Amino acid sequence: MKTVYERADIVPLLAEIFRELGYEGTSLSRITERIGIGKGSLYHFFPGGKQEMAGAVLADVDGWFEHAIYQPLRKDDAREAIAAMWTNVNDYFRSGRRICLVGAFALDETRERFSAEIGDYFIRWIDALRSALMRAGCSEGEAQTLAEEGVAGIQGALVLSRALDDRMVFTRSLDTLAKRFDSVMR
Amino acid sequence: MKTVYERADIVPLLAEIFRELGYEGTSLSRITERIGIGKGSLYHFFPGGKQEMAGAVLADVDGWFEHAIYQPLRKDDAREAIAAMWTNVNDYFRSGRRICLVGAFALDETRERFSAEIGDYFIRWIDALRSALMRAGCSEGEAQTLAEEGVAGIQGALVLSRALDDRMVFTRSLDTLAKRFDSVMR
DNA sequence: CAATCATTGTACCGATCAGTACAATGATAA
DNA sequence: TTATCATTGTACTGATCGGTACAATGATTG
Repeated sequence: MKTVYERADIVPLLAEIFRELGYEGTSLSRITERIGIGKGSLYHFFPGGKQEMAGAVLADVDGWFEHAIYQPLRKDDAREAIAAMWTNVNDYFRSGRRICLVGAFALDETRERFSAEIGDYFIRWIDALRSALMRAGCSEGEAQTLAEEGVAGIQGALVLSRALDDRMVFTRSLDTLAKRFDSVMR
Repeated sequence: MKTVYERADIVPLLAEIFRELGYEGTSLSRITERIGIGKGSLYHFFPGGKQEMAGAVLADVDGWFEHAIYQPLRKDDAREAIAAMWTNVNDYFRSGRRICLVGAFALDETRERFSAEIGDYFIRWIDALRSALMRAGCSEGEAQTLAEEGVAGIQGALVLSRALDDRMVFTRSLDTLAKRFDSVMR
């Protein structure tokens, strides 16, 4: 019996494991056990080992945000794109039950391995959000401050809702942030 | 030659290591190497091993916040205590170069080991902040929302400033939060 | 069919993991 | 002094770490 995987099938499964266990906490044995895949397959798709696996996951996450969040913020109707951001972010992070892998990597020494990818992810998020806010009528300084506040607020809401084990905290925080944005944009 | 340590001397050193490396990333060999202490001493003070070390660090952190942040928020002049919170938090987290150990533990499976301590730390922070906000004139609902926003904002600012490797982001975020609090409290 | 090649499971490697055992050291006090 | 006891460094344990080697399998192509 031989189940054939593709690299693209494995990346989302890896993402969930890295999310739950962190980079250091994710061991190859836990990967093989949870995915049901052997080391042979794993190193066939990711010759660079654990580092390449985490890198592929980061690239996948980045790609999702670029397509679903950043591009609409840069190109689409500003108010609609911002409104869509709140709902898409709430869905993506499963109302706070899922964490942000990039944010988690930023907190410990894993940051050193992926500092470029981590920095890029947040820079582009803030820039795209600032672009939308300016098109919605904010001044550049106001937009920059609000964009940082929004992205940081989302990250903090993830920490808080997990710490309190209460998904309502996340949804409520997003709602509060959305109201703040609305009040500034009018 | 024999350098005599006390448990109380070691805890802050352990805290810095757990902060940088995370729970899983902190190995006993890195502890002994960085502190310059042998395993004998380590297990003499912490017979419960790594778990007890991290627990002692969490208790130490919690004690500092209780004394320096929570109690003033509950007892002292509300506006002064909130103002002091921003400056003390900025100092404690070294303008974002230091992370919040409790927040970091909340993000990965380490949460399962210390869920009670982690939840307690944030619950008490939010409660103390809400108490101060209500004494400063906020309604209960307004105070609860703002307290959650403040604590989450601090955690998010830590993630963001580390991700961007820019300490100005942290100081600026605290400043923005402080201004928001001021505008609501008037 | 034969040949090729991607994919797989498993056995194995040296290094490091958390934790234990214990004798040596040094301070304290009778 | 001697006895006691906290503190220490070091050697060791079995388990697990990330990574490699490689033969077996199955699909594809000639």
